[in-house]
Amino acid sequence: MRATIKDIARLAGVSTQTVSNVVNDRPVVGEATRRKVLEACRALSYTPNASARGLVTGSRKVIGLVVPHIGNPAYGDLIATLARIAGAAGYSVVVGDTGWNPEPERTLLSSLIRQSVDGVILASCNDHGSLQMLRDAGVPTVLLYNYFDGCDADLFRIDNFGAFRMVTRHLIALGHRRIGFVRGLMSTVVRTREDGWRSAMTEAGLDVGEDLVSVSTFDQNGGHAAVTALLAQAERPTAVVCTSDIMACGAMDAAADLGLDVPRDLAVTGFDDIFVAAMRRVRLTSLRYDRARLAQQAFDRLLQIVGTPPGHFPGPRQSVALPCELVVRASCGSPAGQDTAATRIRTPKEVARP
Amino acid sequence: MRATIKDIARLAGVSTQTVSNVVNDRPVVGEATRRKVLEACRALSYTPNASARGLVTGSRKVIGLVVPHIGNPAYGDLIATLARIAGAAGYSVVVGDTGWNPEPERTLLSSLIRQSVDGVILASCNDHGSLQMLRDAGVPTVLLYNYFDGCDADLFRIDNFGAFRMVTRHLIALGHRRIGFVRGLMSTVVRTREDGWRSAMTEAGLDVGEDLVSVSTFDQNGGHAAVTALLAQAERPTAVVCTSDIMACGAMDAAADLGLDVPRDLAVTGFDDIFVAAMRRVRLTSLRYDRARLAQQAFDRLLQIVGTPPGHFPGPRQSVALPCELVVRASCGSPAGQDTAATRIRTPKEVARP
DNA sequence: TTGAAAGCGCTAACAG
DNA sequence: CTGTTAGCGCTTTCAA
Repeated sequence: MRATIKDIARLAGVSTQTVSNVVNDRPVVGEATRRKVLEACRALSYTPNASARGLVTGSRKVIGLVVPHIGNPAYGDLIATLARIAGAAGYSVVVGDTGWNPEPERTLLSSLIRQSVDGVILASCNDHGSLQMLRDAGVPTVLLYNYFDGCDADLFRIDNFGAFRMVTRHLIALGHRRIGFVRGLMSTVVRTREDGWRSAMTEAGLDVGEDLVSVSTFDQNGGHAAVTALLAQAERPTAVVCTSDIMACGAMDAAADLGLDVPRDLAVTGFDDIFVAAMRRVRLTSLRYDRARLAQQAFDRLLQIVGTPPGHFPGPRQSVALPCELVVRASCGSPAGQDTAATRIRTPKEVARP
Repeated sequence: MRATIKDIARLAGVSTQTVSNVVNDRPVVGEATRRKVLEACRALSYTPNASARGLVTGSRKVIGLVVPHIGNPAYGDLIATLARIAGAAGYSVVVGDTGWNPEPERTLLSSLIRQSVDGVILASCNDHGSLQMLRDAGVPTVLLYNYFDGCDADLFRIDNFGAFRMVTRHLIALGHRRIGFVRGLMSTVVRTREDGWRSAMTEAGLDVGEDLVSVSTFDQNGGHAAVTALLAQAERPTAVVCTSDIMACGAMDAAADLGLDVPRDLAVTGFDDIFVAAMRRVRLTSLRYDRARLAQQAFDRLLQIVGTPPGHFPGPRQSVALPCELVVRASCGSPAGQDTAATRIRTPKEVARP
């Protein structure tokens, strides 16, 4: 059996309280006693029981992080960053992968609630139900990336509209007239991105018919399927804007499978700027944002809420939309993208409404 | 404040024990009582306190998973799979990213120990110290992928030697004579892979001088740097075997930056068969294995140990080496890799010594 | 500066 | 089938 605080107290000849004080680095213990206790801890290889501590303090020092697809390096990087940040603050991170589906999300959340996590960073939330579950359970929550219409939670996201308007405008400036929009299943984020695409298209007087929008799953296979469908039309688009880099990877493959050259026959753009996009063989034009910063902001805010006693005011609700940078590479056919070095184009600076 | 079992008991007019029985689905409660209790739970949106339960039962229903690099899709997929498997068994997964460094690993492990996780799956262990920490703390542990010489823990790994001998043999059969080996920092796994490469080379009477081995970090940048160094030699290798796909991605970039064509001027192979390898633009020859299976086996064994009362025998130590499949694509210059469909070559079947 | 006592919310063992 | 009692290991009063 594992040693308890009592065992240490007995061995060191002090009370359990003193042991607790030493273990928690409370500066109220004499140096000699302190040394004795530490010695006893080492001898019995004592580890405090997290459940017992959590029971008293009311905090488990664990947060949940729910993402749609861990295998996507964009989310992988996010998890790594968040785990590091949280770790530095003494928190562990429990992860869950929803695969973009609502049912696994509910299952995951109820599991996190059952685990009594201190808070949740929800990066895969597309409807009210999930958020409501957390609220009912009284679990502090912040939303990351994904959200839904009329959601009134703290939110840390990308400027989706601006980003997709920017990339679409760029393609239009390059002379494209039929520009497809490739997206995953509908959500507020996806719709906002589509709005950005549509905004750029209509301001240029271009067609935004439904035949230019292709829907599929949010991974390579989805991108492949969506673009294959798009290219099966009589009047093919000459460019496609994809809602993620991994969809764009599938899109490039789809073009290749049809014997089309990217960018000559089809310009392709992505989103997230994962490492694959920068590969010389790929050279995918993408949209970049500061993932680490977004993660940091979301975590800071979560901690702020977690640290607020119930009934008190945890400060004003935060809603941040981080700007994107257009990283122009060869896949969009821009002259600027032909060099080895990518060209960057920035959006207006960060939008934060308190 | 959150409702407790007592609140429910009072509201439902039963004892706390009955509430506990209902909440834990113990089939010893009358239907009427059961219904009343459930009703009260809903009314007060009751969630059991995991710390309190954990304190009594001695289990937090959490396992730790420590990997070297979450941003690598190979590990991302692993995490997703493991999170799903563990979730189905009622366990949450706390993740940590070591970045291949020993110090973060120690920090992470001590954090997991402090959190009193039920067990740890350690996929980034390269020395005895880390394992010893967990042992001292009495935390059940299984090793995944990475291990060290003379390690006596349960181990679920790849047949590294066979895999790298196989891919090297393949390159030799294609006529290559100078074949470089690109690896991350030294570890037992890396050394075993190098042994596989060396075995194939020496059996063919080929040079295995140190100038053919290039060392760097385990990511794209590392692959780029290592291959750039390799290609700076007077007598350039005509092929490089990389120890991961993301290193191989960097390797391909390095070749491109030097104006070399892959595979004409340099054949490149990777390991893990991540989605990038299959991209038409990339077509990276790689080594594939059943990640999901490895994850399942590791988790099953961990659960077996966790479920064994202290002092009892948790069954024989397991040591599994899963075989790899060579996935031949264009990057190695094999005629078989020129089609769109990849060719697969298998290694001898699974090696398991109990 | 240290010790004693109470109790966090729950489950296990028993008694009814 | 249900209620009572005890106690998990720790922190938090409060006294000494």
